[in-house]
Amino acid sequence: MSKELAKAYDPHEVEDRIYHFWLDEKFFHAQPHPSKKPYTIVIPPPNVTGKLHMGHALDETFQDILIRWRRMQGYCALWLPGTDHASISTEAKIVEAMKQEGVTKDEIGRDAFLERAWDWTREYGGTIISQLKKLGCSCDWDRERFTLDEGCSKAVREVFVRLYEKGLIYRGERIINWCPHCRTSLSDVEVDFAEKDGHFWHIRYPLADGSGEVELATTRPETMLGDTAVAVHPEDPRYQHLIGKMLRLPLVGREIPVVADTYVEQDFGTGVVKITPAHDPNDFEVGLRHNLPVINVMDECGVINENGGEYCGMDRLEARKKIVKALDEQGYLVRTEPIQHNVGTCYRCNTVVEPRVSKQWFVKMEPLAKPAITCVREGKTKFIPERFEKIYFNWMENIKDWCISRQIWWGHRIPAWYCEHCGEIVVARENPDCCPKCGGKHLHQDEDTLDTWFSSALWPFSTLGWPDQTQDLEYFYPTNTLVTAYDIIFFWVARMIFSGLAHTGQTPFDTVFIHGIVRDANGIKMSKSLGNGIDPLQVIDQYGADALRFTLASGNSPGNDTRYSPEKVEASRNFANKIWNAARFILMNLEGHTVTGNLPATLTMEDQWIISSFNTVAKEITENLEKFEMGIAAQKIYDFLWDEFCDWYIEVAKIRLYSDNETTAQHAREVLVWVMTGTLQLLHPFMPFITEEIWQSLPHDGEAIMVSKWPEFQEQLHFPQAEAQMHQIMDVIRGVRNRRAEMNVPPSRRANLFIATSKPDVFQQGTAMVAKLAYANEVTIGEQFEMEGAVTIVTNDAKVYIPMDELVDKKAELARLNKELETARKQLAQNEGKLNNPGFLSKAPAAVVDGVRSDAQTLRERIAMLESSMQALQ
RNA sequence: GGGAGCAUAGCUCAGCUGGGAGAGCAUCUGCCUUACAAGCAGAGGGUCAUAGGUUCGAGCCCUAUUGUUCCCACCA
Repeated sequence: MSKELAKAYDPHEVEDRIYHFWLDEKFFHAQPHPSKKPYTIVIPPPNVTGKLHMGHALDETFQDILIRWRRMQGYCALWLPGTDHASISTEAKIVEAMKQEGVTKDEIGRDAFLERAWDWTREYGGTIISQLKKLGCSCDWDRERFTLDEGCSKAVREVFVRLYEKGLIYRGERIINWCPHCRTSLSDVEVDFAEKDGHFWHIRYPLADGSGEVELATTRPETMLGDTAVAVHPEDPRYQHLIGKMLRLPLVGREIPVVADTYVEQDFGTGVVKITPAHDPNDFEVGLRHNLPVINVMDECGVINENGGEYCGMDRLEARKKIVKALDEQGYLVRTEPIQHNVGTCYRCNTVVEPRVSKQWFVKMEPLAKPAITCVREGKTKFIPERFEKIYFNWMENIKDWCISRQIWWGHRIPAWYCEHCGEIVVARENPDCCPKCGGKHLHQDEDTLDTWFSSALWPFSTLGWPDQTQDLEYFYPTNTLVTAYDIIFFWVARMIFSGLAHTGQTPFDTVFIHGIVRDANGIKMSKSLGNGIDPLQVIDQYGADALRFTLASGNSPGNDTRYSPEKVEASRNFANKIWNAARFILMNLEGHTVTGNLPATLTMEDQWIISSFNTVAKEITENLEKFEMGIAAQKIYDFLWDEFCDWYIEVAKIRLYSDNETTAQHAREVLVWVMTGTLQLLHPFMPFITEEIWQSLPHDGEAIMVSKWPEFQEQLHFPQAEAQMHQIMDVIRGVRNRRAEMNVPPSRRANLFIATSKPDVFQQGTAMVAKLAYANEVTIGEQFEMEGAVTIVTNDAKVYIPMDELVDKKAELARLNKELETARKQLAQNEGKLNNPGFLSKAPAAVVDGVRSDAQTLRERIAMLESSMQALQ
């Protein structure tokens, strides 16, 4: 980089080169190190065939910030990357692709299908990994894992067998959520509920003996084919006479009983409920209590089966129409009422799910949930923000058994075999070749695979070698921070916690950092179906990865959603450009000089001020990062770099750089390099590419900024006096600029300044600064001046005169001074009010009281100066 | 039905354990001042949703209300 380089920063050329440099130097690789403390993050594994979206970009940015920061702090920082096989959605994509070719799963069979799936994974997998690299993620790629790889599969099987042996995994006929499109069962968390328009069909069911009828209502009339009872509340006076009687099911003709169950709400509808144990979770429970038969009327595609009589072979919705029509024609339909109701849909394909009884594998949750609750209660795992713990507890405390079997092929096949001879179920770590009970040779493995989340639940330790006691596991586990959005607390975070506790005896991470989701400029959640998603790769291409990262990290607070807008990225891009130009300026001024980057022995007031200010910022940013306040940290470094360093210090440093005094010029160069270097370090976790690129061009020790030492607060670099003095001078400069702007004086028109102050020594040091930045010819410092017809500016510490007779409009000047005077008086009155308040004096902390007192004094002096100025004018 | 978040400048949002309201963008004015016009210097703009309360002191804590977003449960 040299001064010939473009005025504007161009990330294209820089980012790939820098990333390869880091890779080549193996800076991302973490090796257990006896003298270093580990800091570990495991990545929430994105879908292997997925593409990077803004949600990922946000999540990975936070993780990379934390990892890079801890690495610079000297931790052995491991960010463990990998991908998830995403059973349902990947399988759906492959099935869809096969459909284009006119082939179905069943036609090609399981083995051929899995071969295709692996080909698919090899072809489309890896895209997301290369996209993470584009974003600058400093993952240890040597440790990249996949939930279906050998190690993860071993862990999955070990966990399944262990839980089975403990009796925590069982197989049974239960009512589960079924997606007719994906043709698989779903767990409770995989069902999304959505308000949909529907109908409430009121139907008459006649008594079998012809002595009357009951009216009930349903939203799913087709399920009546599987009705095996009708229920009323046991205390409902309207229906006492019906309890125990038999009804004749319309269209079907089956006789079904009227049962009494407290599940029925008397006030809802007619107070009569049809009971379909095979297709409704509540009805299933009622059925169990009353020993009702379970008649399944739907197959895995949502088509009415042979139990549906004449409706057999019809799709559920088609059957619904026909049934309503038939009921109407036969006089059973009372009326049809339009309603809005919550309907469960598949979280992958949005198809309306059908509750359905089938044989599935379940994890018994209660014994696993207990320690997971305790763990968070005791603070062994903390959620940030804390309020998410409530959500977690609420779910864990009301947890139901977890349906883990899926009727799809892409995933970990359930390690259970059935003996065809004696019916024994064998659950084993190694594939058995004969039945341990009867010795029979004919075993067939369960056709189902496991819920994707079963393997991701093990991710924090399966990726480190578990169940083997590896050195990695020993060193890096438990991990430190888990970073994710609030929408997968149930799917993933909760399950990792109980799995970690159950299988490793330790919580998998000490902190769960929860962030929000990315919305579009209108506040709508970005989604594929809405098409309002913005491709992070396009943004990177247009503005650079640093700009995108900074955009996502700033203006964002823990747990809250964030809106994406191009304007924000532009602002970040401009910030990158600002840094680039500051660096360009410094480098230009280093040419022909040897600069060490160490602080000179003697520091001027402005040097002390910027160093001290940097020192404080470094401390604050470290504290912010410790509290996961990435947004605040980003804002602080932005303000420091732009407002303090560029707008003030660089401008002021020019005085020495362009002077004839080589010694002071050299001092300025050293301080510029020192502060710039430190600032780049603070910024590095947020904007890794540009900071590395500039750092490499500046005088530096070490190989790379990404492995340099994080700046720490140093007491000997704290100069409060210089900071205060500098602010006094800045006040004067701002005051003069302000007045000149109001009077439309162009910068080219220089004027003489007279500064009356009780602190002449301070302003003496600042004359050159005032002259340069307040466009003055000559600056004269004194205790007092007799000036007539001059513009006056009053600050807290000085009164400045600008003799510009011809520009002075006495009336306007008086009005302005009077306005300032009123403001000052108002403020003083407020302060004095406090100082006259005994409650304030006795209860407020001393520091606050002192502050108010000294403010009052400053205001009194300011008022005096303003009054004398007005008098002089009059 | 249960629970949570949010409500601050025209817009998007910060504001940590209570101690004189901030940023970016937008608007207006003036500047190509040899790092940067993706820039510089300045300006305007806020009853911090409403009503009470606690406190010497409330954007911040408490209560209620309104609006809004979301989560959980689920209405047959």
